[in-house]
This record gives sequence, C-alpha cells and structure tokens, in this order.
Amino acid sequence: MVRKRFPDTHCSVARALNDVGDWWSLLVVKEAMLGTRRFVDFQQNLGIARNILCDRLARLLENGVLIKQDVGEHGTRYEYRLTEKGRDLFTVVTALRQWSDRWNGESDGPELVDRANGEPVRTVTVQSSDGRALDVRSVVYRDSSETDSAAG
Amino acid sequence: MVRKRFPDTHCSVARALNDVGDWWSLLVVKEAMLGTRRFVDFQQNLGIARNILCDRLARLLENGVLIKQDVGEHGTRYEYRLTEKGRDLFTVVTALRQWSDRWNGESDGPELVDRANGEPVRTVTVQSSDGRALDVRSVVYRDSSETDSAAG
DNA sequence: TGGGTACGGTTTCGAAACGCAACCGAATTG
DNA sequence: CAATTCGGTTGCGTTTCGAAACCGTACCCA
Repeated sequence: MVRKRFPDTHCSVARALNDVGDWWSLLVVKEAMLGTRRFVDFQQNLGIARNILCDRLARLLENGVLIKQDVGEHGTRYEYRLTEKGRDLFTVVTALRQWSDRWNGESDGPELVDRANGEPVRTVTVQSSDGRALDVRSVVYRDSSETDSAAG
Repeated sequence: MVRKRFPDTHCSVARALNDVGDWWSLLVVKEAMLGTRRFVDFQQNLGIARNILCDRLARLLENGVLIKQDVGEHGTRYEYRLTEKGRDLFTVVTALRQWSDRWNGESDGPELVDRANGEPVRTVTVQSSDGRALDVRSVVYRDSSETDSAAG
C-alpha cells in the first residue's frame, strides 16, 4: 500500500512530502502536538477511517516521526508519541496554521501562546542572517554549480 | 473530481490542507517559487501527469494561490503566477525544506540565500513575543473558553 | 466461568483519485 | 500545406480512500 513516491529526488520539499505529504499525515502530527497519543483518540478527534489511520501511523513510525510505546495498564494500550523529528515539524505546522488564519479567516480553534508568559507567538517568517523578514522575492535559489533563478 | 475535504472545519491546519494539502499542490507552488510559470515547464520539471497538473492548477486558481495570465506572444501561451496568498506560502515551503534537510540529509538542490547579501537564510523557527525560539513543548494551545492541553 | 466492553487493529468492497497515453484545437513555423 | 508547440481533455486500467463489519486480546464484573 505504497503510493508512488520520490525517495531519491533531489528536491528537499518533495522528500519532506514523502514523509508527511499526504492528506492525513500532517493532521496526525498536529493532533499529536495537541497531546493526543492513543489510537481511538486520533480516530475520533480527526474523524479518520481506522484502516487509513493504521496505515498513516505505520508510515509515520517507519519515517521516524512517531514512536509506539506499549503502556499496558488496562488491556491492550499503546501510545503514539512524537519523536524529536516529529516535534521538529512544529515550525511547519505552525506556519501552515498561521497562513490559513491569514488567508482563510481566523478559526475558532485554540490560540498558540508562549507557555512562559501566556503571550501569543510571533508570526513565523523566513529571516535573513541579520534578522530581517524575507519574502520569496528577496531571496535567490543559488545552485552550487550555477548562480541563477530569480524566485517569484 | 473533488476529494472529500473539510471546508468548514474548525481546525486551521485542516483548512490549509484543503488548499495545498495533497501531494502535488505544494510542489506546484514550490516550483512556481523557483520561477516556473508555464504549463509545459511545470509538467516537465515536476514529472506530473498532464491531467493531474490541470486539476491542481485549476484548484490553486480557485483557491487564490495562483493567477492565470494570457501572454499570447507565440500561439497559445498562459502564465501561472503566484498571488500574494501564494507567495505567502514561502514560509511554509522553506520550513518544510529545512526540516527535510535536517532529518533526511542535505539535498543537492539549490541553496536559499538572501538576495541582498548572498548569505544563507536563518533556520525558520517559531518565536516568542520577545524573539526566543520556541519548540512545541514550550507553548500551550489555549482555547478561548478553557485553558488546557499541554502540547507534546 | 462466562458475558460485556474497550482497544487496536484487519478485511472487504464500492467509490474516488491517480498515472499514462492518446487525442484535440488553435496558432506558429517552415 | 505539413509539422510543431502549447494547453489542455478523454479513456482506461491501477491505486488509494472511506465506511462498516469483523477479529483477537485483555480487562471488568458477577
């Protein structure tokens, strides 16, 4: 049950999408970031079909985004938890969330605040070496062999 | 040809994925950020099937991520260009690219540098109101009605 | 000891999406 | 007039998805 993918592509973005590029994977990761750890909770909170959830969890395990722990307190219990690699998707998920809020209107979902002081987090941006916010037109994709390709 | 989606979900991430959540959409956007504008170039550079490209372009037009311009210089010519909404995905694409490079190894793809001084861009992070880098465990998803839900 | 329930799946099957290749119409080139 | 380019569209077979049913294990309770 493996979609045709591009494991050996030269493109980093495509390789990232190999791991989390389909519809549900990133939602599973986002749900895990909200604290969800158990199969049934993922299934109910996301409204995902069981077999699809099974497949996505397995793939995220393979890709090292999640780990599976047996916590056999009451019957068969497993916990799916984010690895360091999975937690590192926080930036991606947050950027995506903010983008959606900017362009598709604010959601009534939870607000993301700094645990230390309760203040909202900043808008995620790409920054230059000295901290200026950069948009796509203020950068260049420079190949190692050639210098070209205006972006935008 | 419309997959079951969640246009009225309360989740911002899911709503973002409605626009760019399938396998090819974000790759089309990324390709556009590299300067690609014409149908055949998208098709060849991405290796995408024509009908799928057609569908994705149409959807990205609908969603306001791309615009289509008739540039009838030599026969039938159109250009697909990013809108402001589309260009605003730069942060997401860059965060995804950096994540992939961190965890799946460096690619031999182009390097992203500041057009102004040629220096590489910073690692994209979520920042607190005073500029500290935040990971998923140092934030809280605070609902408007309740305060809960440790993240991680 | 036996029934009920929760959990974590797997199986089945129809529907949708995908990938490939062939075809198409308009315009440009030769 | 034929050949080519561009931007698609159409058919068709394969893959994936989604919903619901089913399954095995481990508890709970009596």
